[in-house]
Amino acid sequence: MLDLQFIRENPEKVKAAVAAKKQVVDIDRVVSLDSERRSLIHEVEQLKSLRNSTSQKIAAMKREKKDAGEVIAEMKNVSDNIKQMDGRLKEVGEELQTLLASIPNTPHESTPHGQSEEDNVAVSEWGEIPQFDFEPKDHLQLGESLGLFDFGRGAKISGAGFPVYTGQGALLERALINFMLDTHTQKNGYTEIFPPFLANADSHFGTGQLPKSADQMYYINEDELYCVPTAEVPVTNLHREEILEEKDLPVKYCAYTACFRREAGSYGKDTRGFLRVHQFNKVELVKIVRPEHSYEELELLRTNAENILRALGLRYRVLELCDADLSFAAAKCYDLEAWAPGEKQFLEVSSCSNFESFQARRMNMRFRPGGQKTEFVHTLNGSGLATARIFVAILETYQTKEGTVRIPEVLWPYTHGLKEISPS
RNA sequence: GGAGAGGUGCCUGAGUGGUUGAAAGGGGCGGUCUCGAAAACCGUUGUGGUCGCAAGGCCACCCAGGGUUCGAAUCCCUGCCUCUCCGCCA
Repeated sequence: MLDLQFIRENPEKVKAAVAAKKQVVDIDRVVSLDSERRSLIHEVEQLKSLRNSTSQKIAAMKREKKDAGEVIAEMKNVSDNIKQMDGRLKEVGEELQTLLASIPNTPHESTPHGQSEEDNVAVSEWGEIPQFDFEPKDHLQLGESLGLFDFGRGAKISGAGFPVYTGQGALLERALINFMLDTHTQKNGYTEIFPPFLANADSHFGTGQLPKSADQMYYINEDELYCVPTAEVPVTNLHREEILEEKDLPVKYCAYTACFRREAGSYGKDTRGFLRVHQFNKVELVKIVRPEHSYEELELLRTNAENILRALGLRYRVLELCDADLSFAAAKCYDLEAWAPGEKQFLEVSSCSNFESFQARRMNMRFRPGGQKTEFVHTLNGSGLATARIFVAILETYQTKEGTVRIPEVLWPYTHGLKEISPS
């Protein structure tokens, strides 16, 4: 959500920002609704003021046993008018809110301008390109021969895109999750959260998934709950409608959740194996910070995520998303992409974003700088990391000529000393 | 799932439909006293909208949304949440 006053004073800037994100919102309509709303408020509040003062007179007359019948009849008219105007005001307010909620966040000035994901800017690259003296297999071939997962049975149980991890595959997945959580809590100062995996509409509105991405989420009609597409939703909403203590900032949380995505409309694109599935695991980092620190916090967040890739010894690159590829709620975003030698492509394993006050406004999350007037906080989040694709990168990077997979050393404490996965 | 009780300010807790934005106590903040502290005493202490250069005015908010009424924290309806009991259950 953008600040209405900012829109009122800078309609052209907002229009440019909306266009840069390839979205369409009628900003002129927002401005005119805003002005209509304010004049209605002015009018109806004058009537309410009259009603309040007259009500007191009526009370006084009754106390003095005078007849107030005439005044009451008059006030009945005033009240009817108020009711009518309140109705109109509500309509205008709702249309304004709906439009306001559909305006994407404004890209930060440092965000590169572009037309599509083609224009994302490569920031850095880390790690050696893995070399093989044999033709590397892809993760599906490896996983199948090693018995690490079972897509066929997953499809039987749930449907396509619901993988089942089996045996050492399940162990490796769990090891990854635990390694990441431990790293972020023990070394990077994040507090672990284990949130609900189902969240309500208000929560999804708060972080910006609703209303725009409703068709991308699993929805449970009977209980009006959505399966979370990312831990960002429940974790950021921990402090929805709250005024945070200044001394508690920055708030740093990490959380594991399964993530559920319908991926409607994306059939045929990156659908092989784990590349795009309906349910995957992710450890998410969430920060709630003072506005003036959010961009340095973004760099720190990105470093925290990058260090997981480094510890795992995976080659990766960092992209700075251009405005056209930026998500609805983000002002700036880095993507981390791990190299998958079998797939011969980079896989997005993390998105680190600064939402500035966009989410905070939607969920009314504030703090009180210097004990003075409340101010919206800035929120950030980043995957640290998404395991499904990391799993792919590990299998493909650490495969051997013999068809086994070496496990990165940092995971050994989590695999009960298992250092290599071989056919069982 | 069934039966009951309840949701008031930072907290506890009053509140007969008509100067109640809300008693009282606690807490916080400021001050007096003190070498300092405690105690005591005095003062102060919500959020948002709207108009205004400002001072300030006005409006709204006692879980949320509707309704009744000239007037609602107070009456009615719906929803949400909390607690107690029963049932079911990992």
